[in-house]
Amino acid sequence: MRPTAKDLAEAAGVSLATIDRVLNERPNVSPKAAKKVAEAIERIGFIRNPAAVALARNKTYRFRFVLPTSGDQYLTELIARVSEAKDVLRAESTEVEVVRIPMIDPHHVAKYLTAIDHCSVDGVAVMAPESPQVRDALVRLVERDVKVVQFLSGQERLESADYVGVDNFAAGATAGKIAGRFLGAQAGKIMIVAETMMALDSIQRRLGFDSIINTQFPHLESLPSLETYADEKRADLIIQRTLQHNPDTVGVYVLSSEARVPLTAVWNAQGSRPLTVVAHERTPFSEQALMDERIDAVIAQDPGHAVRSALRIMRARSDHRELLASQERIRIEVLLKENL
Amino acid sequence: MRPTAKDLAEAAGVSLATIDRVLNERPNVSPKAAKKVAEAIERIGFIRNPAAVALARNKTYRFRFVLPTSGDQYLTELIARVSEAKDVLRAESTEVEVVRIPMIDPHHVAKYLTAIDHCSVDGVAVMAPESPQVRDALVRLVERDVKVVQFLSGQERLESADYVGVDNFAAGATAGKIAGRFLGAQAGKIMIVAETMMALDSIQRRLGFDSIINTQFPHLESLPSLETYADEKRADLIIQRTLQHNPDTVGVYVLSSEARVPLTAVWNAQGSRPLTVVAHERTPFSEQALMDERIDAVIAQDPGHAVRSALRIMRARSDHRELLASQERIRIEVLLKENL
DNA sequence: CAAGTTTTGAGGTGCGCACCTCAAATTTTG
DNA sequence: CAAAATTTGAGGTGCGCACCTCAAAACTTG
Repeated sequence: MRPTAKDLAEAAGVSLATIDRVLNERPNVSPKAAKKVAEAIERIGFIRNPAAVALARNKTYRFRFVLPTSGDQYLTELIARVSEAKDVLRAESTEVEVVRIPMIDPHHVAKYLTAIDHCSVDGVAVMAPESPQVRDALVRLVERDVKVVQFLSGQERLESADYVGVDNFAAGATAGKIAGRFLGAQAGKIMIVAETMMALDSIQRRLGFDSIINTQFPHLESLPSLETYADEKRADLIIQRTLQHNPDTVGVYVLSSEARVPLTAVWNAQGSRPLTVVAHERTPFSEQALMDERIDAVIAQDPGHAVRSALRIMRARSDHRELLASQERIRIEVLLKENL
Repeated sequence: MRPTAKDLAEAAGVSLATIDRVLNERPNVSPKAAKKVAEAIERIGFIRNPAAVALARNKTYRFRFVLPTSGDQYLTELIARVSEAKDVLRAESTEVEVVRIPMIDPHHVAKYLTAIDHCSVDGVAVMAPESPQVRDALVRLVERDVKVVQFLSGQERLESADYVGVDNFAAGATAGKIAGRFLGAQAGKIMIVAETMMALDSIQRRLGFDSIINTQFPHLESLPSLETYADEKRADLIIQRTLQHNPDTVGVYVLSSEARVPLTAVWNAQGSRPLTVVAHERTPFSEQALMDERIDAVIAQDPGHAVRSALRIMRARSDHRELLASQERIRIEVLLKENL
């Protein structure tokens, strides 16, 4: 039979009340008693019954995803995955909500985050671009004992918060390797398109991409990054112009999570030239384009996994539990038509 | 406040005892009462508290992984992942054990499986090659109400059991696509090596691989499958002979989970010819070889994910719970040096 | 309609722990 | 050494449900 707290009290030679004080880190425990309990825990192999803990605490966990208002298919997918998790977690007294706020103005984001307190929310997963104000706001959130997860976003990583997402330099390097190897002996230029190069993740992907192209594929050349600002007309214009000026373009790399606008522009402008195309993130658009062989490879991070991981992390932090690190690492996936 | 069973009883106009009978599918419930309860559940949004259920049931779950005695690094990795999960699950009254049995003799495997009963084990995850005896034994296990998971193995899929693992045809196709695209314009032959072609997964991978090579890369030719039987000397011999007879070999595809023996043989025999190499599964060996650029790509399925998925499935089946299908699909991963 | 069968309700117990109170024992301090 | 502060123990309650018993009520059958 598995030892209970009562057994532990007996083994440690203290009362149940003291066991309770030790296990729940309550005040007024002498070092001597704490040591006796710790030893007894080791000796009899005591493990708290999580079900009993959850039942007795009878606590409701409240977690919040803070996502941008802007965004296309990838964001939609993310929100769908959150809804899915919400249904599952309802059984476990865990409320999950999504709040979308405009990320253009860092002050506004910071203000929103600052208004959150420990009473209304246990944990927040934030997807916001890098800015000192937002970073400060996150640090202050942590100080107010709200569990913070930096979620799939191009911010400086905080020490005091968890990060969920891939290493974007490595993701860019992976894209570079795929593009380079798929192009084989073909020489020429690679067009690089992003929504904006303000985001840290775009910068890191670009750096990773270039690091591979420059060292391993010297016959290829990455063009300067084009920025669409998620504007279709602007995308059409600058992409068409770039393709005209660079008739020796052999490939396209879309840095952003949303590839629909830039790639539609590319296909409008490309004429009949076959280009090797690498993009990021699995969306209905990129999936279809892979099937149609208009995209050669997609570098992706599983949004479902990311959402569940963020929730597991916030939950574990709330309970002061350890978590299985290997389960929380988000993989850089390479998607082809064949392994969708 | 979240509704409890008591609230449900009130809402349905029945007693707690009847609620209990309905929720736990006990006998002696009139259709009328069952309907009243079902409606009330919908109406007030009742959800059983899993923590309370677990506590009240106070059940210990016993799951078993049945793995081959033979095997190299991938099997070691799998077992390590099981141990990891074991530690985590101990808190949740779940015992996990690994049993390794020789898979050469299907009768022996079947006999072992037949000896398992519902009293000693709640669920079994079996990694065994295809054979009618084993299949029968699995079916009978299911009939005895043991939850069965077909685990990463080349068996015919049972309807009555769950399967954890990738679609091996698609995995082979992915390998084919990567090999074909990485070879680019190069023409020549691809050597294909397996431990044995008796296993269904090897056959399916081969079919998937060929389907891509034959249709999309007509300048490449897959050689007949070599079988090493996990024997180093035999591997050295047949691989050397094949490379001599086929001086126009440009690539190697290792079908099996364990690539160490065949690839060591290839590198012993290859001279200075640079070959494009695609293998399966991430192991210390394949990881190092990717880093050293002696393997170009590895097609993998995450063993940690597979183990956790099998455990989640067995647990959910034991509790008659639904599970989140999207979380249980094992991805066909493409590993390069850059996204390790 | 009586005897049998099925269905229902009332009530209790226990799962393992968190959280609370209050008094007693022990240690610290002036 | 007395007063104050700290530490400890005993005991209780409740979390939401499973599982059990027994009697009462509601149906079914001949």
